Amino acid sequence: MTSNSLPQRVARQIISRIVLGDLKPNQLLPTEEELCEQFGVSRSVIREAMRTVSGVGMTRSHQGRGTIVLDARSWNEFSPEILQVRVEVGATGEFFVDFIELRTILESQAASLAAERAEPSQLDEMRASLRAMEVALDDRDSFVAADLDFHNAIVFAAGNMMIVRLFDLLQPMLRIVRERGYHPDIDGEPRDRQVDVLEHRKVFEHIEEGDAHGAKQAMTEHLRWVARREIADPQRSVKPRADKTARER
Amino acid sequence: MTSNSLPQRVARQIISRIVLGDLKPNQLLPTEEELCEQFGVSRSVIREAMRTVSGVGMTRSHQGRGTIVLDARSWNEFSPEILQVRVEVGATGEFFVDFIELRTILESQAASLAAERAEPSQLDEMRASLRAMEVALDDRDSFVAADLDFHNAIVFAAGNMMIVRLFDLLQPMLRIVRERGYHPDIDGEPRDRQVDVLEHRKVFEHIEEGDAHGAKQAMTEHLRWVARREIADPQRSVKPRADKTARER
DNA sequence: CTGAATGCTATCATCAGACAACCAGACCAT
DNA sequence: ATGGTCTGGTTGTCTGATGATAGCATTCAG
Repeated sequence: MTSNSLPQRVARQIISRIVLGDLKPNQLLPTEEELCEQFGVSRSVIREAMRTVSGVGMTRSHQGRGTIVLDARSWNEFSPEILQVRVEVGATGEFFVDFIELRTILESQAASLAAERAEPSQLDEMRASLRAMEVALDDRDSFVAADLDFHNAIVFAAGNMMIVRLFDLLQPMLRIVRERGYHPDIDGEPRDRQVDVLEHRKVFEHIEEGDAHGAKQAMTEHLRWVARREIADPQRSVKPRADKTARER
Repeated sequence: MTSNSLPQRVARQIISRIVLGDLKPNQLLPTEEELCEQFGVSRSVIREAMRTVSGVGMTRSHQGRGTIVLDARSWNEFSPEILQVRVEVGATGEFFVDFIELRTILESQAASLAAERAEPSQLDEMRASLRAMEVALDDRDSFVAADLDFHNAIVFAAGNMMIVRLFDLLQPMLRIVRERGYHPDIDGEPRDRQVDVLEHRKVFEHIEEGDAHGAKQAMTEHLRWVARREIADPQRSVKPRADKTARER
């Protein structure tokens, strides 16, 4: 888990530097040769690492000129490489708020679609996950796993592979948020788990009845509660007007 | 456009082979040396290419054993590398249907949020794009560009950077679908563009008035129309029940 | 004959060095 | 001044070699 291949580790370090702003957009990276010295590896390793870094859209190399850091807009923020670094070192509160908002959009709609499209076997899966949650009320890890399974089953039952793929992409983030939360000290009470199960059950019942609107509503409610629990900063969870400079493109 | 770096091109070819099922999951790739011969390049090029391929989750290499193709579930379908190949060679009808469904979910919700959060300057951007569309009724390329700008402005005004990022990821697909469509012979009539502008204007007016629900509704309507136009296969645009084997994980 | 230790071979991982292609800026000739 | 040329630096690609590891065949003690 900790030790991937050498180029992989080097790539992570370089990505970290860029994410942390140690290397800023439009700035030239050190020469490949310099990087070799800095990391104590050969040039092939540096080149493979850079292939990863440029693969997530963070840099572009030009023969004869060097390698520059690209603008953050062109980074692929959903690549596991960047995600991992962000979660480890650079995740701000806004990151989590945005994340849960996106989740709500996707999952509430997925619940709605699932109500319309779910196959019996998929309903069975949801039932099984629910039961697993109830059984695991005292076992945090199993509970979280069953929880994730339930959400996954819903998304899958929505019958849109692209959404499933997208949700898979968010999975690492999901896991981290679920495990640590933004304020890790808050969650984890068995009493919360009771509520959790109840809310899941409500979502499931709507899906089972084919009540699209109700399912969507219930999922939205549930995630609102999740947001309160995981973020635990009421002022932030109601998102204020964005205060950003106009978008140029 | 056609000529990226050598490893990049090799990577695309290998990815194509995998996407097309020429190389199946759990199957061993040819040796690095064999790949060298096949593509007529040196081993460093192959290795850098493979770094890209494994970077999108399609393969995993094991020292002493070889490199195997991973199950499609672990591919990062939203990476530009795979997306490009898919759009070029492997895009099925279902792909487009799923795509437009995802778009509808994201954009209708984005329109709703934009109605609540859009800054005056962001409304100005939308206005500008609308005007640009009207001016470019006879210039297909400019029209499409302005169209995309409008949609981007809305997503941006929703004030959730993660959604913006996600939408950026979908951009290449958007462009391709817009340019070629699934049935490229259908769209492109200036009359259609008139309707297009009208629908965009309707969405905008709701956003301008801060009418979240209306904006969402209007965007959904608009995309329903887009779906009809681009996919042009009424039977498919109403998605039937999924007929897939249960999900194992 | 059985089974475990041993060595062999294929394969990826990494290193080291070289040359080619290309760019930017300095320099020079007209 | 303008344009061409040279030069040093950087990435792109090739080549050959060594290390590490897994799988398989061989060998040999019991």
